[in-house]
Amino acid sequence: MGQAPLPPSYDPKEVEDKWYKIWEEKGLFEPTYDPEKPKFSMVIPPPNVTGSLHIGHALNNTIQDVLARYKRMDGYDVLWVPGTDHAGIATQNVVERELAKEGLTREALGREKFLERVWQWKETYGGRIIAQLKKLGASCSWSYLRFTMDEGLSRAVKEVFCRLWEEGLIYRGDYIINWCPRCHTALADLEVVFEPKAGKLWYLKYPLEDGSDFIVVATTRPETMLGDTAVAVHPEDERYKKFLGKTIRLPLIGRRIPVIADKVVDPEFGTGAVKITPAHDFNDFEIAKRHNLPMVKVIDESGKMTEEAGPYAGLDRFEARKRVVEDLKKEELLLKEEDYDVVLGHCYRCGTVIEPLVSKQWFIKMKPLAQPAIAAVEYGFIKFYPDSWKNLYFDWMRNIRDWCISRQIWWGHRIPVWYCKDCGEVLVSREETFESCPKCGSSSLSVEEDVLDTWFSSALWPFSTMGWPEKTKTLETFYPTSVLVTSFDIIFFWVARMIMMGEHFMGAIPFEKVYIHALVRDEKGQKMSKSKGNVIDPLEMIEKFGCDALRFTLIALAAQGRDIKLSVNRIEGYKHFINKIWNAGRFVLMNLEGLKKEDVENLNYELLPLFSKWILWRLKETIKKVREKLEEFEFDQAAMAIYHFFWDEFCDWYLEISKIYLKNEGFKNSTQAVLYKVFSDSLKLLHPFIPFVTEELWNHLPFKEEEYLLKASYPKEFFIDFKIEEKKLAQSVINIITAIRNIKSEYNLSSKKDLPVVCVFDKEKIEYLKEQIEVIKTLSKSEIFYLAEFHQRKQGEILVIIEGGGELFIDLSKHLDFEKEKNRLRKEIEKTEEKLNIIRKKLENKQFLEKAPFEVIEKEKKAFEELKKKLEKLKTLIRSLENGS
RNA sequence: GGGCGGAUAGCUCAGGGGGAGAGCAUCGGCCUUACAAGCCGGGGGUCAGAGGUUCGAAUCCUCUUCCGCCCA
Repeated sequence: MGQAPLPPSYDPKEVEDKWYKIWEEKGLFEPTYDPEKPKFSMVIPPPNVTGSLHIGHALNNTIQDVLARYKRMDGYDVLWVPGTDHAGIATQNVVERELAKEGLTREALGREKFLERVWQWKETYGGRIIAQLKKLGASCSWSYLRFTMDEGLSRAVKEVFCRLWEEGLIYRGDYIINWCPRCHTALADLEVVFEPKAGKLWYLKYPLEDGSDFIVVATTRPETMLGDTAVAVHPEDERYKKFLGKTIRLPLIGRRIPVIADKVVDPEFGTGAVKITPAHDFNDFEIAKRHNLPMVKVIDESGKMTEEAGPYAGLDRFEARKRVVEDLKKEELLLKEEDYDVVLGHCYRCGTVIEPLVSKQWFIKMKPLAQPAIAAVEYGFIKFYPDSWKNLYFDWMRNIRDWCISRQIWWGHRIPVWYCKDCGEVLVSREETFESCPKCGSSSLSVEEDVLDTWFSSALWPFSTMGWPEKTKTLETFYPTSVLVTSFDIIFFWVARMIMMGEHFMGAIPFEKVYIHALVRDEKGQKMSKSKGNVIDPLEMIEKFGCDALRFTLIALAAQGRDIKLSVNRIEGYKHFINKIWNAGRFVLMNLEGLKKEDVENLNYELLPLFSKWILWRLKETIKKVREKLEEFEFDQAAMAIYHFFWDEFCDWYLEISKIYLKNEGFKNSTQAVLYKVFSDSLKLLHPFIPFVTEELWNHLPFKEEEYLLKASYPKEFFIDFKIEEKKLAQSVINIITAIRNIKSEYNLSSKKDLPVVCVFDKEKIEYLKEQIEVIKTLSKSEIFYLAEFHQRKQGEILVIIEGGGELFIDLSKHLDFEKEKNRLRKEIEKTEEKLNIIRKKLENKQFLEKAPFEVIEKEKKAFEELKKKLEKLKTLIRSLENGS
């Protein structure tokens, strides 16, 4: 045995940074544009530029990296476009918080200076998440790094806006939208998070103008009554028919408002009569449009009451609520209040309660864009994995509403619009500025202040990052991308919008497959969040267990369609696997002395000893399975297949057996070659999952096909003729060894004990088993081993029946404990009888014999016979023990 | 209210009509020259409940209970 070239345990810290730097410097992540190669491309879901790598990013990017590395090794020209998102509101908030520390506000600073600060911030901290992706081992094509506010991408944004405007798909108007009074901006429907909260339902008395009667309305927001412009009831509600057409005098404020009928009013809710506040409620807004009701805005953009609210003007909306309730009480117009759960919308960025407001905003008409995008999935041009997600997609797309794209913040893509102050013309242009109005010649122009929703630029990501609207070689070569890897919570925000924009502007889908992975939760199944303190920080995990351990854990847990419940424990467990690989590597490397490249290349499988053929056969099967599972995005299964092969079959069986073969001069060279082949192929198979330890070990291999494992070819299924008889023989050997180990363990015997064993098999099998005696003896640590066709049990011997035929007589005379042995046998008999009964019932069932397939019946019959024989033998044995022999 | 998914070993989860699986945890024995981050062996489950289809159901169907998510 040679000198150990490696330390006995793997230290990831030294290795990881070293290899990443080399890979990157050598440009191994970059596409080559080699026309001979098939293409594989992905765009990264761009993390927020303010972000820090969390466990969700780690999963998302590990999966992409597995695909990128697998495809690259498998001969594809791979482009994986990385980048970050400018994350309008989030980033603005971060920088505002920084300003606040200096006692500044963005308003005090002014728009231009503020934007300078944001860019400064981006330059300083924006690279953080990129560095963290590198820590994770992500093999992104870094020369393609993009940012959604880059010049090129901004140009794409402007182009898309202008074209949509020219096509009449963008419009501007006064509509009710979700408004965040803290962020001071409109939000899209999707950006509102609904949460139930304990609230109250107030019953208010609204007197008729003539004082003859009153209507009681129920509301959860009494302060909005100041903006009521009608009371509505269901047209068929008998209780209120007499009120229709009458006029109500609104309490506190005295406005005269009509009683109207509309079918959307639910007669079951409250009193069946509802107040209508068109400026502050989505349903009321719709009703108001139908009935031509005026809109009275009583709450402003800061959440304060407006002049329209009369005596309440200037109050905060929640303070106003209290005052309105008090005042109504004083006037005895408050009938009652009861507890009621309300569902409140909150800003997804800051958590403030959303105020629905009527305001002037920009919208995209979604229906025409949605149609082709629905078709693309319906016709299977785009496939979702798992397939079931497409239902969610269809559901949303078929009920899609217009998208509010304007935001009243400063950080983002400025809407390219100017207004003529003289003639009112709206000018939409790709140009930087206008000197004068092209319609009336006026030079008095104002510029649109709003910016676009961040998701507007994200929707263009797959083609804007490749240079669109230019016709670039990148687009030509790599668009559409092959796969999009993302999580289900942004199917609407992002996936659907990319499909729409891709179809519309490229005339082609942006990606062929969408792999939707799970959300990572904590071990209790809760969403990780800083406030709960249950966050598992991937960088901390990398520091503690190594990157490969983290990656393998995430992949092993990434079953389709399930949330991932992650615990630190699991990561530690897989760290052991990484170390196992390291040590198997040590063993292999210590035993390659004298092996030449040709020995591996010219290895003749026919001449190999049984277990060398066996492990090659297992390798072949594993390669097949890993490839299949990777193609189906069943990453967990791919990972588990190779885990079991490597640990249970290669390490636990073959490495141990190879120690015997290596001592045999006749087998030595071929065994070294098999060790080399199996180990190096395993490294290749594993590399996409755990790139660092595999690259490091690869580096220590002599005569490798490629300098870097990253560039080596992914193993392909190969031919090996391993016959059924050989498989059975190998299995028998394994069964014999296990049986002997088992007995030793049950009798608490030291594994070093010399146990004489007689092995009884039929004549044919004995011939083959003879060659395996050395293996059986060594692995089961039985010193004396006889093979026989028949054996009369001697006193002190116990019988073990081997599954698949064969019996072992193990001499325990020095250690035999009659009671223990009888117990063992009784248990065995009980188990056997149970099994036998189940099969007997089946075989006695005529229907079964008539209808079950032939193979099943044969199998059962065979099992029945075997079990019967086994039972007889066990019973004979226990009788003789009871007789004291 | 509508929809989707889930319930399998102590924990976390695979499996998906024909002998209940893995990892971790646990228990017992081993410091066997690759690895104690290891090796060898064991125990542990009416596959949520009820009904149905079937020769045969953990697996397919229906209902119930509980849990999670999405939409309104």
